[in-house]
Amino acid sequence: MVRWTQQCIPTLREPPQDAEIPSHRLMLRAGLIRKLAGGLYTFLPLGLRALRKVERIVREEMDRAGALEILMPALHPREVWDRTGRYDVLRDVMFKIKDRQDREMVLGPTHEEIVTDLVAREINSYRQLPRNFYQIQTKFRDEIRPRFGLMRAKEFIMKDAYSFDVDTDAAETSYQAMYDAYVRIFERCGLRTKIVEADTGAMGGSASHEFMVLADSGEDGLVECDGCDYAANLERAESASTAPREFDGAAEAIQEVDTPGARTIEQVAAFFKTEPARMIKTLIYLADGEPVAVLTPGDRDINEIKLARALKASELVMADDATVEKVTGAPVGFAGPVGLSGVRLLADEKLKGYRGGITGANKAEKHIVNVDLERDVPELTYADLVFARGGDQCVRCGGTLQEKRGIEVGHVFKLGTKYSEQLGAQYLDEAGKQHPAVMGCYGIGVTRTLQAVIEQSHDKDGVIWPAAVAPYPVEVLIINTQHEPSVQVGEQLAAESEAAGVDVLLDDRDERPGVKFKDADLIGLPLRVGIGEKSLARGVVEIKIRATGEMRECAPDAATETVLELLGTLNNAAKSS
RNA sequence: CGGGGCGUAGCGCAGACUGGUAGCGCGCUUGAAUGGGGUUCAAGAGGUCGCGAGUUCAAAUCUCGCCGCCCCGACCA
Repeated sequence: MVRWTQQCIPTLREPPQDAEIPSHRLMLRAGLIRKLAGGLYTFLPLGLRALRKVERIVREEMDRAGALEILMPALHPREVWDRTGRYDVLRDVMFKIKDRQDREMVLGPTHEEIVTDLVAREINSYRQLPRNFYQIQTKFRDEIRPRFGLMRAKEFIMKDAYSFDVDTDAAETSYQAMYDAYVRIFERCGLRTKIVEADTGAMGGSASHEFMVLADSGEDGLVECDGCDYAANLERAESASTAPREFDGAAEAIQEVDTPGARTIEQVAAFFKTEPARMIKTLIYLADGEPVAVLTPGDRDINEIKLARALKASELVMADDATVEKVTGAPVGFAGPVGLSGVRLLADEKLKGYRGGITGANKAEKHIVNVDLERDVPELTYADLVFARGGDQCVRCGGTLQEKRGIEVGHVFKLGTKYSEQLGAQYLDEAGKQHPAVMGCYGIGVTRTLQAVIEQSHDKDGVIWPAAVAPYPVEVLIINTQHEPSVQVGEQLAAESEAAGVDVLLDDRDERPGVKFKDADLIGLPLRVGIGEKSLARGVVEIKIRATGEMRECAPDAATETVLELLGTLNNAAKSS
C-alpha cells in the first residue's frame, strides 16, 4: 500500500504549454513524467510503475515464446558498425562520442550488429539453432525532431529480439511466433492494434509488419481495405491502377499553348480551368547521379521509396535547377515527356492510357495539351511510383482503401542472411557444411507503447488505465480525513486489499473532496473506492469503475471481495477485446 | 537544416508597441472556517524577466549575438 502523502504524484491542474497531444498532456498532468530537455524524460514513480507493468507483459510473452533474455551494451565501438557499413547508413541518427583514448564510440540506436557478433562467436552448430535473443534496453537516436513526449524521443526503451534459424522455412516459424507473441502483448496491454505491411527501411530484409495503434496524432500514415484484410503503411501501400483516363481533346493532336506565369500544377490547372489529375507531372531526379524523368498524375505524390526500388538506385535526390534546365532545356516548371531525349523515362502505372493530358513543353512558359501517352511517348515504361491514398482501390480485392494514421508500437522484420554473412554468424549443418544463420528481428517501443495506451484510453477528465498496465489497480479515497471513522475504514480496506495481493494507492491527503475526486479521475486508476461520512452512515462504501463511470455500493466488509471480483472482470474484458 | 512562434515565480499568463521601483490567476507556507466534484477569508514566501554584449541617467521593454523550447516543412517543380 502506498499513501498519497508519502508518494510523489505531482498532478497539474493546467497542462504545460508545450504539450500538444492528449497522451503527452496527460502524462505530464497526471504526474507520470517530467521533461529534462527535448526528447528526454524522467519517469516519476507512477509512470515508472506503469512502464514496469508493460515491461513485465513483454517479458512474460517473450519468455513464453521461447526467447532468451540478455542485456547488451548501450555503448558500442564504431568498428562493429563499420563491419556492416551501417555506420554510414545510420550516421545521422547515431550519437557519436569518443572515449579518453580518443576511440570512436556510438550510443546504440539498435542492436543487430551487436547480437550477430555475439552469435557469430557462440553459435557454431545446427544443434544450437533456432535461438532467439531479446533485451529490454535504452536506445539512443538523434531524431531530427523529437516530439509528443515519449512518442519520438532521443532516448527510449525498446524491447528488441533477434532470431537465428537454419533456413528460411525455420525463420518463417520464428517470425510467426514473434508475430503471435506481439498480438498477445498488445492485447494484454489493452491496446487495439492494426497490423500492416511495412517497408523495411534502414533495417533491410525481405518483409515486415508493423503493429499500429490507430490515432489521429499518429506519425505514420496507413491504408486499410474495407473489403479484405489488406492493410499497409503508406510507405509501402499499393493501390490498383485506375481505369485509363480520358480527358477533353483525347483524340486530338498535341498542341503547344502559351501559359504565362503558370508553372506549378495548381497554376497550370487553374490556367486551363481543369483538375490537377489531368496534369502529367514530370519531375527530374538524380538516381546515383544519373538524371531520370519521372511522370505521375498531377494530383499524386511520388513515393521515393518505391521510386528508388524501381530504379534500383541507392541514392535518389531531386535534381537541382541547373540539372533540370540542362535536361529539359527549360526553366524548372515546364518539364514534360514529349520529345524529351537523353534521359531515362519512367511513369507511374496510374498514367497508363492517359489521353488528353496536359504537360510541360520543355520550353519556358509553354505547356502541351491533348497528350496521349501511348501515342506520344511510346517508349515509356511504367511502375508503381506514387503513394496510395484513401479512396483508391485495393490491389487484392478491389475494395476501397481507407486512409488512417497510426502510432507504430511494434515492428517485425524478416532479415535473411544480410547480417549473419557480414558478421560471420555461420553454423555447420549435419553434413559439416557451413551456412549463414537466417535472421529475423523484432522491436517494441516500450515507452511509446505506454504513451499509446493513454492516447487510446482517456477522456476529458484524465487517463483511463487498462487494469493490466495501471500503476495501481485501485485507489482508496478517504473523502474527509478529519472524519475518524472514514480514516479507519479506509486504512483497513487498503490493508485488506494489500493482503489479498492487490496494490493500493491510498489518498489520505487532507484536501477538499473535489480536489481528490478530480485527481483520481486524472490519474485514472481502474477502480476507486470512496469512503465518506454519508455513505458510511448508510453502511456502505462506494466503488467507481473509471472506464465506465459505473458506481457500486457494498458493505465495508465486502469491499475487498468486490474489488477482486471487479478487477477480474476488467482483466477478462481486456483479454477478449 | 529551412520557416514560424515562444522564453517574465512551480504551472498558466499579462506587462514590451510608447524605457522609469515586476504584476495577475492557480499552486505553495501559516492561521481560521469549511468538509461528497478543483470551497472561503486573512497573512505570507517565492523572480539573475533564458544568457551575453550594446544603446541610455535609466532596459523585462530598444539593438546585436547566443542558447533553449514548441509547431510546420525538409527537396512534389
